[in-house]
Amino acid sequence: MPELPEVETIRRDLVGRILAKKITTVKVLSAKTVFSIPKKFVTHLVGQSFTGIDRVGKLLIFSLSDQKNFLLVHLKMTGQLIYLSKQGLVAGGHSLKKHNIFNLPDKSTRVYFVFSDGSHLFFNDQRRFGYLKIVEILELERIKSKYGIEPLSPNFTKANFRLAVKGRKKNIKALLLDQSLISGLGNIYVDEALFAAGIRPLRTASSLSFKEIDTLYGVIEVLIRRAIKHRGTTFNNYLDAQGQKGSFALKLKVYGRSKEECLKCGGEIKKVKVAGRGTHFCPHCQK
DNA sequence: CCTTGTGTTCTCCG
DNA sequence: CCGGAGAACACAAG
Repeated sequence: MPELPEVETIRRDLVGRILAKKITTVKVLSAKTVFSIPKKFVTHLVGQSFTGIDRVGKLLIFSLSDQKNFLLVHLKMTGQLIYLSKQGLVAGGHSLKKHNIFNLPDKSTRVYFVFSDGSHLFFNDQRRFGYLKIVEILELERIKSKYGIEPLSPNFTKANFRLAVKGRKKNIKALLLDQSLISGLGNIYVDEALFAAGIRPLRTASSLSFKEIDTLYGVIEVLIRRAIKHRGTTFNNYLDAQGQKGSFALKLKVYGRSKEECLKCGGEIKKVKVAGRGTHFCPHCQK
């Protein structure tokens, strides 16, 4: 379940490892994952290099050296991008893939890239919700325009956050999950932010006082930065670009802790369904 | 049956 | 009747 902190961790890892390397081979093992005839997808990429990696919300945007096309990668629920250097690939003394420490490619590998220095980038996705897509600048701008304010950007101001929340009738959990209003938060960080702010998930956005909105604004910023420092949350499936787990799961206060003791008051953490999602909260600490 | 991110579709309200 | 908001559904696979 990669959300903003996990996707950002992957982005930072990859920037230092794959930029400017020539793409020599692209293998598509699952046509559905690339939305097109695999051959067409491959010819867009082979011979080029990635010149930059950006992120909007949970979407990764790889710029291509043709200065025309972009590769979009969405991990959805179980997607992983794992980089292996030539050394990593041949760990164990064998010269072929399948002998690296991660045994990649494996049955969840949907696409992989080979670079001119022998390194590989694997896109693994157990549930096949994730995708890779080539787009031109116009389509990229259309997609980017659908995203709301980004918690790590200069646009994420108290005033803009108030504007996003103000006067909305839907509950605050659904609002925080809405990528067109605030981008990058998913189920885990929304539950954690609402606990930190002491606000119940079912409260309608319009019922929040300015003080509560400002508190929420503050805790989101801190939470996201802390989670990135810990290289994200591995609850089930998430791995960073080095194939490692993030450690922020150890810091979660409500997510995945239903029926356990609240770390603040000792009461019982409850789990209900809100906005169609499993929702964890403390009835005593959250009003 | 449960899990979740997002695009689409449906419904409601003014 | 239009537009926007919000809710519900579809998707996948363990």
